Amino acid sequence: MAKVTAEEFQFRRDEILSAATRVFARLGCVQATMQDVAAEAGLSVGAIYRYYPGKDRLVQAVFDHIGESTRALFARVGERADVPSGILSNAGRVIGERFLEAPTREETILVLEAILAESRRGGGAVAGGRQLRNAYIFLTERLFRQAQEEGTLDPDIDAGSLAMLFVSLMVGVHVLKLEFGETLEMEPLLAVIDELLERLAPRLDGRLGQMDDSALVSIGGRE
Amino acid sequence: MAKVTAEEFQFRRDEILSAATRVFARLGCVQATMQDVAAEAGLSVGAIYRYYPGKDRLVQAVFDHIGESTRALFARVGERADVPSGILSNAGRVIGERFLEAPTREETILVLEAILAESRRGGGAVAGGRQLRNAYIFLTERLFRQAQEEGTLDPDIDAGSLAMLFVSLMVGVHVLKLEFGETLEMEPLLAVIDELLERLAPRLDGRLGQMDDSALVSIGGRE
Amino acid sequence: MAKVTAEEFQFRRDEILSAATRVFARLGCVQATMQDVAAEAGLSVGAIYRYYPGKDRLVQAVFDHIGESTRALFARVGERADVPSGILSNAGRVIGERFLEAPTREETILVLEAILAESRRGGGAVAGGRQLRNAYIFLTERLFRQAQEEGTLDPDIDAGSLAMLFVSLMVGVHVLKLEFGETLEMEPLLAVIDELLERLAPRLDGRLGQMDDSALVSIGGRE
Amino acid sequence: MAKVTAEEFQFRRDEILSAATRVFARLGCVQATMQDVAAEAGLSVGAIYRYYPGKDRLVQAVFDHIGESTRALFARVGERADVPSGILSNAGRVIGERFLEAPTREETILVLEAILAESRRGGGAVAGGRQLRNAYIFLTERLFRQAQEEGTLDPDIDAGSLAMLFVSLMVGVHVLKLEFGETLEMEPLLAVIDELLERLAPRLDGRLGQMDDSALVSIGGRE
DNA sequence: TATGAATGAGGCTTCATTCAT
DNA sequence: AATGAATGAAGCCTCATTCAT
Repeated sequence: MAKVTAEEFQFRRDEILSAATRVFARLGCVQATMQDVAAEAGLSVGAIYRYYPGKDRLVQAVFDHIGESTRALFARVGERADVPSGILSNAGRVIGERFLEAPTREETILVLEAILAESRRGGGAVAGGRQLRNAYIFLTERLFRQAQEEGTLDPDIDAGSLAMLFVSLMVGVHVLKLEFGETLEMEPLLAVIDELLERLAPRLDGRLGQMDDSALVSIGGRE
Repeated sequence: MAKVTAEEFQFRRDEILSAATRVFARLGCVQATMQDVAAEAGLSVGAIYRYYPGKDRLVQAVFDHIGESTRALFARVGERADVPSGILSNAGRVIGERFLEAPTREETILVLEAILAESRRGGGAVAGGRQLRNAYIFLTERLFRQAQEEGTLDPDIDAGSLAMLFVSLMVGVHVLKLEFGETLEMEPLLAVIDELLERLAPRLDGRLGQMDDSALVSIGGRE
Repeated sequence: MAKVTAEEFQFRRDEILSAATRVFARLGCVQATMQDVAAEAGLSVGAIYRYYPGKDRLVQAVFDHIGESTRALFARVGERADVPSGILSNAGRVIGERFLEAPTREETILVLEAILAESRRGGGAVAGGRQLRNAYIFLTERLFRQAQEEGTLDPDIDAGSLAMLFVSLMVGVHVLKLEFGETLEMEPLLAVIDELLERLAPRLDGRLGQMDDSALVSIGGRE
Repeated sequence: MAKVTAEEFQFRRDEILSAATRVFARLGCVQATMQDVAAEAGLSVGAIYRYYPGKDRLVQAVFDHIGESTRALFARVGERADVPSGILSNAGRVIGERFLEAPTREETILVLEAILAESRRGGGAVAGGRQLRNAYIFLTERLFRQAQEEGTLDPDIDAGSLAMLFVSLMVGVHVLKLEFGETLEMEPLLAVIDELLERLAPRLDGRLGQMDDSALVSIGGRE
C-alpha cells in the first residue's frame, strides 16, 4: 500500500477519531473496545495502532477534539459580538444553535464522560478539559463585561457569577437533552433565556436621571 | 455459620450498597471491581454474591438508591413551598442547601453515570431516572405557577420552560461543582440566582412614567 | 477454597517457580508463555498471578532462585575449606559435584539467559546476577589466597586473575556441557584440574634455600 | 524497479545479514523485530522478505555466519601451530588476539544465543554449532599433542581433557567478558595462562636433588 | 522492486464469577 | 455463611507476514 501522504494519513486519523467518537458515545469510553472502534472504522485492530499509540490516547484525542469544537464554537460567539449592540441575545442565539447541531448528543455524552474521568483522576489522565471549561467561563464573563460596558447588562450584577451560572445552564441543558432528546424543545427555552437576559438590563428607576443619552440610545438600539 | 435473621441480612445488604456507592463514585461503575467493593465493605468477594446476584445488579441497586434519595430531597422542597410567600427565593434556598449537603459530590457522580448509562441502554436497564427528573421538573413548574398566582413571578413567562431552565441550572451547577470543588463558592451564585428570580417579578408599569418615549417603545415592544 | 496458610501459599509459589524454571529452560524465557507455565504447574493462567504479579517478575524470581542455589553451593565450598590442608583440590571437587548434580542443565541454560539479558539491559531489569558472579569470583579469590597462606599455591601467582580464570573455566564447562551433555565426562576433566592445581604449588628450585622450615612443613603437610 | 544483478542481490543480502547481526546481538534474537532489522539496514520491512523468506531463516543465517567466522579464526590457529617451537604460548596468544578483536562482544552474544537455541531444539534447527565446536576441540587437542611431541607439554597429561578444559576456558572468558566488559583486563589473565601452560611442561627430575626426602615423597606420590 | 499499511493470530493481564473448604 | 483460590473469557497490544501501489 506504499507510503501515504501526510494528508491521507491525517484523513485516516480523522476517520478513526470519528469512528471512535461514535463508538465511545454509544458504548462508553471504558466499555467500548478497540475491536469496536476498528469495526466502526472498517479497519483491523492493529491498524488503529498505526494512528494512535493506545486506547488511552485515542480516548484523549476524542476528548480533545470535542474540546476543540467547543472552543471553535465559542470563537464564533466572539466574532458576532463585534457588532456592539445585542451581545447578550447574540450569546443566547449561539448557544441555541449549538444545541440544535446534529452531533451534539454524542458530544454531550463524551463531555460528561470526560468530566467524570477528570473528577476521578484529578485531571491528570484526561487533561485539558478543566482548562477548557475555565476558558469557557472566562470568555462568557468577558462577554458579560462587554455587555455591561455596552449598557445592556446591569453593572451591579457580578459578571463572574453570572458567567458561571450561564455555563452551568448550558451544561445542564445538555444533560437534560440527553434524557429528553427531541422531546425537549429548544425554542421556548431560548425565548425564556432571552427574556431573562433582557431583564438583566440596567434598572431604569431612580438612576435613570444620571444616564447620558448614549446609554439611552444603546437601549433604544435593541429595537 | 448460623442462620441470619432477615434484619441482619438487610443490614449487610445495605452495608454493601453503601460501600459500593462510595467505590463506584470514586472509581467509576465500570472500573470499580468487585474486589474493591468487597474491600470497602470489609467482606470477601464471594460474600457479596450472597447479597447481590452480580455486579450489574449491584450497580443498578446503587443507581436506584440514589434516585430514592433524590426523590426524598424533592419532597422537602414541596413541603416548604406550602408557605405561600417568597416561593421563589425559597426555591433558591432549597437548591443552595442541597449544594451544601455532604454526600453531594458522590451522588452527583453517580447521577451522571446513571444518566449516561440510561442514555445508552435506552433507559431500560437503569430504570426510573427519567421519570424521576420528569417529576422534578413538574414540581418546579408547579412551584413557579404558584409564584405566578402569588404575584411574585411574571405571568407572561412560560412556567414550564422556566422550570426546565431552572432544573438545567441545578444539574449544571452540580456538574461544575465536580470540576471546581471547593473553589466554586455557592454564595455569590445564590445571590445572582436570587437577583434573577427577583427580576422575573411582574413589571411595574408605574416606573415607565420616568422613561422617555423611545425607551417605552423598546421595552413595550418586547412585552 | 478458603484461605491458605502461609506455608501452603509458599508451597504453591515454589511449585510455580519450579514449573517456570523447567518451562523457561525448555523454551526460553521469552518464548515461553504464561500458558505454558500454567500448564506445567497444573493451574490456570489467572492463578499464576495470585503468586507472581507478572511474567517479568516470574522470570526474575527464577533467575534469583538459580542465583540462590549457586550461592548455597559456594557456602559449602567455604565449609569444607575449614580443613586447612587441601583447599585447592577441595575446590575442584566441589565444582565437580556441582557439574554432576541433576538440575544443572536447566540451571545452566537459565544462567546463560540471565547473562544475556543482563548484557542487554545494562543489568537493570534482571538485577543481581552480576553481583552474584562478582561474589563468586571474590570467594574464589579468597580461596586461593588461603591456599597461598597455606603454602599449597605459589604466592607469585596473581590470585585475582587465577580466580577469574577459574570461574571462567567453570562457566565454560557449564556451557560445553550444554552441548555435549552426557558425552562430556567429568572425571578426566576433574583429574586434569587437580593436576593443574597441584602444579601451581610453590616452586622448589633455587629459592628453596631461602625457605624456612615452616614452609617445608607446610609442603610436607600435603602428604 | 529494474532487475538487479546477482551481485547486487548478494550485496543487499549481506547488508541485511550484517544489520540483523547487530540488532540481534543488541536486542536478542527473539525480542528484535523485523522492523528493527529493517531500520538498521535502511530498508523497509517488506524488502527484507525478498532476501530472506522469514525471520526464522534470518536468525539461522546470522548463526551460520557467526559459525563461519569462528571457523575462519580457527584456521589461523592451525597455521601458526605449524611453527614447531612454542606451540603452547602460541595458543595463548591466539586466544588473546581473539579477545581483543572488535566484533567479539556481538559474536559472543550470538554464539550464546545459538548454543541456547541448539540446546533446546535438539540441534536440528540451528545446524552446525556443535560440529564446529567439536572441530575446535579437536584442533586444540592436536595442538597439545604436538606440544607433547615437541617436549613442551608433559606427556602424562591427557591431551584430550586438557583441550576440553582449554576450550571451556575460552568460552568462559568470553562469557565473563560480556558481564565485565572493559573492566576485565586481559593482560593479567593471559599472563596467568602462560604461567599455567609453562608449568605443564614435563617435570625435570634433576631438580629433585635439591629437595629433602619428605618433599620428594609428597610430590612423587602424586606423579 | 521497494514500500509500508493492513491483517490477525497470539501473548499478557484483569476480573466477574464459581465453589471447595 | 463466609472465605478467597481458581477459572477462563475477554481486552489491549505487538509483530510476523502479506500485498496493493
